[in-house]
Amino acid sequence: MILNGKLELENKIKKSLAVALAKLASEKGLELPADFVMEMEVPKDTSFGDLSTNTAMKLAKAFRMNPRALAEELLASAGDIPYVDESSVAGPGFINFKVSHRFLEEELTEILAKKEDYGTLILDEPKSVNVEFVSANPTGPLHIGNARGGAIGDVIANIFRKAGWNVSKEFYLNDAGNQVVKFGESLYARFMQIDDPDYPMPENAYLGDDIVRQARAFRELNPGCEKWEKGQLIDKLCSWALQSNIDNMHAVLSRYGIDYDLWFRESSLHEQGLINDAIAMLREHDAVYEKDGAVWFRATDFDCEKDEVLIRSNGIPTYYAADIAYHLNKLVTRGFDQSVNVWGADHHGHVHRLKMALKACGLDPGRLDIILMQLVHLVRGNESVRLSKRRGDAVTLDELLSEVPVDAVRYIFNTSTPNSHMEFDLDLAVKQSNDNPVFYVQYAHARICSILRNIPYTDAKADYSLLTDKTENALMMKMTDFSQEVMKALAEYDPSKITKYAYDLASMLHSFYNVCRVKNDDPALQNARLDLVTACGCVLRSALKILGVTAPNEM
RNA sequence: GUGCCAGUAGCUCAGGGGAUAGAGCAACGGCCUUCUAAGCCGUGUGUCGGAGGUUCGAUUCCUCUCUGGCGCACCA
Repeated sequence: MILNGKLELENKIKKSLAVALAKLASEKGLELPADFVMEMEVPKDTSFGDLSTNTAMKLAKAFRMNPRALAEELLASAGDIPYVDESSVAGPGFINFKVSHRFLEEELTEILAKKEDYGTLILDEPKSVNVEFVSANPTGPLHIGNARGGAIGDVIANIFRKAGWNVSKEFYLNDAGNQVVKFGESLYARFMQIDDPDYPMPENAYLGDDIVRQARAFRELNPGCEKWEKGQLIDKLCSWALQSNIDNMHAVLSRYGIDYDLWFRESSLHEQGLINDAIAMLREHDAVYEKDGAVWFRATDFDCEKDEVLIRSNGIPTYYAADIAYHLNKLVTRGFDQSVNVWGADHHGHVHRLKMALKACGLDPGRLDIILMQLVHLVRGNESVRLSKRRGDAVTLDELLSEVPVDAVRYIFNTSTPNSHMEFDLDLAVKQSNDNPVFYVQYAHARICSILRNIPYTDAKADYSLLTDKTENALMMKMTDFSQEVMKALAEYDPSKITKYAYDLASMLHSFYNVCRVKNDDPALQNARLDLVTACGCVLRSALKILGVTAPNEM
């Protein structure tokens, strides 16, 4: 893997220390603890230095020394460390490093050369990932609850791409099964109610207005259809309404900045017999049995609480069976190295048993990762808003986007980790969309563009050694963090790392702007600062691109 | 009953064994004859839900407990 930025620097420093440590250990006839991993971090108070390690404190016991003394010996043994100007022992035994300005100068050159590709990781062996998200039932419009999953999933996919993976974004359409039957019955009832207002709704019907509208629209589009035979009418009505919902989901997601590589239909699994194939595969591994007329998966053999039905006694496969077939299709047939799904936390019970079904088929369950996202608690002022598609009282994504700018919505949903519960106040979102932090970040970018419009480069050679103000150093240092933040966001499946990074970088640009003027009597300094803001613009654009947020040239 | 997620400033949230616990919003005071003031600089705020334990050191890890959200169907 090709690293760049501070990640690489940290590895260099760690390497120097590791050599020194090994030397020290052998001199003393000691062995390092097997589980020891050297850590490098940025000190909370940067006046201590640019980087810091707790190595001496961690190893004090093994070396039977006090941490500070060990730290001193370690530094003495390490001698000169590349790109480190000063190293010192502080506090209880931290070793602090001051990074040389040359590192920042070289990185600045690197950013200008690579532009938006700076921070992109290149894997030794290219790997592919399938990121599946939203995957809402096509029985109605997308609502705000789906918006969080959309924002998270899209950004996770972009993070994978930045981290060097081949990425495919996918939407799984549940266009089969019980809820589609209910959907059809609800449509039929609404259709019948056009002539007979007393026609009863089925149990657990979909009660949204959209169903009423669709029934009426279908009748207008198909003159004479009220005379069709009931089964045929429900079929046509249902598939027409499903397709219209799917088209609408396409449209609103596209408006939301999400374009999928594939919309995968659950019905295709049934049509192509893939569910039977999946069950056959489980059967080959002796993980299936029959009881009470149903086909069961021996889930209890795989650390699950109970066995699971794959095919009901009425012959219809369960959602679970279809999901197993779907994931075998991703990992075996299509051969993705990794499958990552964003699910609402209400599905968490399904995670383990799906992984175990894959394990039962002989696959490594680690190839499937599920990001569980806590559900959005939607409020309007003090009032709780329900998100039930069945009840039809959800606020749609379309409505949300007509009130709050796309950039603001995507940013908001990526400011906290998927794991945290989130309260989304509609009134507040509309009212506060003006002081949404996204504008702060975008403003930094617009500001850079404005500077570059107004101040021309001169012929003088830029002299980066003149970029010595602490705001300049902080800005450069932050830019070198980019690839590391991408890796952290990936490792933790946490897009909020990227929003926070973009915000911090913007903040440093603003601070720099207020302290240092780009326009300067010294042309070597002016050109250096032009390069600095150009580079910052590149990194900001890359970060915003990952977030799927626009980087405006002016505001 | 049992499993998962969370509880940090007035509000929304970061941090996740280490050096004085951080941002934004809200409040107050400064900074535009000079590259965008949607900005910058400064001021205040905390029983890190509670109780034990492990450790040189716990807001962070472990156990218990309280509160809130969500699961535990031949629904999806």
